[in-house]
Parts: sequence; structure tokens; C-alpha cells
Amino acid sequence: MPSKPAPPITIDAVYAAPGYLFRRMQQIAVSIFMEECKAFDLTPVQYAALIAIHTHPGIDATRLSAVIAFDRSTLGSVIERLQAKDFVERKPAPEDKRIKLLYLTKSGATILREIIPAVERAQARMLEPLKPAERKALMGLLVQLVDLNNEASRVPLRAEDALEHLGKAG
Amino acid sequence: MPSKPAPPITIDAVYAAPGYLFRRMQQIAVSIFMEECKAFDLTPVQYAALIAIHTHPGIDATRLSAVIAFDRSTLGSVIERLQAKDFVERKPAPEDKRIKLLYLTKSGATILREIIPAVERAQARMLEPLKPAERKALMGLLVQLVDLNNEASRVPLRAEDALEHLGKAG
DNA sequence: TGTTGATTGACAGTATACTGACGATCTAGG
DNA sequence: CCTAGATCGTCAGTATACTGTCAATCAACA
Repeated sequence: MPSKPAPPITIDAVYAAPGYLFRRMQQIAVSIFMEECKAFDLTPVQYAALIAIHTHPGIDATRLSAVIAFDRSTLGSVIERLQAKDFVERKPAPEDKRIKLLYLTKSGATILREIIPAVERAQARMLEPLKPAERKALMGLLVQLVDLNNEASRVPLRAEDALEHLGKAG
Repeated sequence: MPSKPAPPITIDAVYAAPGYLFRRMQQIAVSIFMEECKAFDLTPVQYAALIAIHTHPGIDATRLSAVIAFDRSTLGSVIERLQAKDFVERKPAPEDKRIKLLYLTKSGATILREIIPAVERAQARMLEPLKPAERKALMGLLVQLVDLNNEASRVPLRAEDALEHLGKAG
């Protein structure tokens, strides 16, 4: 009895593979974001860092990397760029000489307020081709999948755990 | 009458935003791929290039970039690395001195055949946390969304158009 | 208290990605 | 035939990402 025939090796298999579709949607999402926000000279990553620092003033880089699921190594240069644009400032922590605390500058808070509508337009455009019910279904599935796959990628801490020492109530 | 209150500016809005979820799933997908395929020293991008060249032998770099939705600029270094590993070779096109045609080497064809099971395990793992019906729903929505958003990111040609001159029947 | 182990920020090295530009080449139109 | 425009591969510059490593620092335990 011959063994089971090998599946055909063609690019068409790639087009239907989750990995390819996620990469493609990420490309598209970044492209749409940059288009809507080009007046602000902020990347999606820089925007996420900004809003996270706004939400958690005085957070340090390691915890920030957990909160927005960046690599700690990458975050250094991201913060440098935000610092160069005068959107963020770093202050040494009094009790721990290793840590530098992150705060928004006045410019940072301003640009964050101003960019929000553009960001929301971008997020809406990404899903625009789908019908409303489909958008909701897709988002629900994605939230679930990302949550359940959380440990699959190198994220040192879960966001909630990362914030334990920040003195946040609720 | 006061104007509509501004939405709160917090990181929680980011967690539910499509752009964030797509970036996160892309991170997770790459991480799972690399884990399953680490014995082969191939990245997802290099794998896609390999299988596309296998499907379309003699394709040139520009058309390849359209077929797998890469940036043309990025593809140069990807091919270089595949060439350094002796998985791909480039031959000058006789009729057009600008073009270099891409072919798999014997090693390239071999590793492609061998890596397929690992790639399939990786693709399956990405969706594993979902129930079968949910996986199908998610993939359906993603295929649709990527297709309808195709022109949103810089892809010079649609895959079908890119292949017109390759003499492919069907 | 003194040392071990963990944590923090930083860095080097590699690999995508995208913009914009360039010379070499090809193609069409006049 | 000869030039204007398009295309090809490439490169420089910028921005994510990840692995692995390191010195400085801190925390915990013997």
C-alpha cells in the first residue's frame, strides 16, 4: 500500500496560512496608520509607548516593555527617539539607581491628544472592508487568540503583573 | 450644553485596537514559526521566498516581491542570505540584462521538502487555542480582509498580474 | 554581613520593513 | 534612430524586532 501522498508544495498553501495572513495584515495596518498619522511623525510603536506612559506615569522601561508587549532591547531606541522629539523625559529613580522613570513632556501630552482622532480613523480603516458584524467577530476572535497565545512570544511579564509595584489602585 | 466628552486616553484602548492585535499576532506567529523550525535555520520570510521560487522557477526579484508581498528593497538581502546558504541561485536573463532569474538549488529543494511538516505544525499551533469552528471563521475573515485591503500597503503588483510574463498556463 | 542570584538598562549582531534615490537597461514614440 | 519614460536591481537611511551578553545595582539568604 502506497503511503499517503505528500501535499503539493506551492505558494498557494502560504496564502491561506495564518502566519502569512497575520504578517500581511500587520503590513497593511502599519501602512494605514502611517498614512493617517503622517502629519504627526509618530510610528505605531511610538504611539503605543506614548499612550502607555501617559496611562502609567513614572513607569520604567522594563515594565513598559511588558505593558505594550515590546522587546526590552527594542524599547531603548524607541524611547531615545521619543526623547529626541521632546515627547518623553527620563528621570533617575531615587530608591533604585538602576531604574529610569518615564514621563510625558508637555509636548508629548499635547501631541497625544491631537493624534487620537487620526489613530481612530486608521483603526477604523483597517476593518472598513468588512461588515460591522464581521468586524466584531474578527476582533473578538483576535482578542481571544492573542490572550491565549500570550506566553508564546517573549514578553517578560504580563501587563497586570508588571504594574504591581506602580502603586496603581484598581 | 457641554460638547460630547472626549474619550479617555488610556492604554486599554490600544489593547482592543485592530492594529495592536495584528502586531501582537504577528509577533506570536513569528515566534512559534521560529520555535518549530529552529532545526532548519530559516525565517518565515525566507521560507516564503523559497516556496515561491519553487512554484515559479525563473522568477525575477521584482515579481517575487509581488508574489509574496515583500518590499522590493528588503528582498535583496533576503535572497543574498538564501544564496549564502546555497538554497537559491541567480542567473542573468539572456534577453534582459537588468534581470536576474531565481532558481532553487538542490539543497534548497531538499530543505523545502523537509521543513514542510514543521511549518504545518507551526501554522496549526498559532490557531490551536481556538475551537475548530472559530479557526475557520477567523481564517475566512482574514483572507477577506487582506484581499480587500490589498492596495493599502505598497505592493507594486498583484500576484496574478506579476506572473503574466512567466509563461504560466493556468 | 558577605556573597549569590536576580534585575535593569545598554549594547552587539542579525533580520525584516519602508522611503527615496541611483545607474544600467529596456521600450515606445517621434 | 534617438530620446523620454519606465523598469530592474541596488543602496543609504531609518525603525522595528529578537538573541545574547554585560556591568551596575539591588535583594535575599546563609
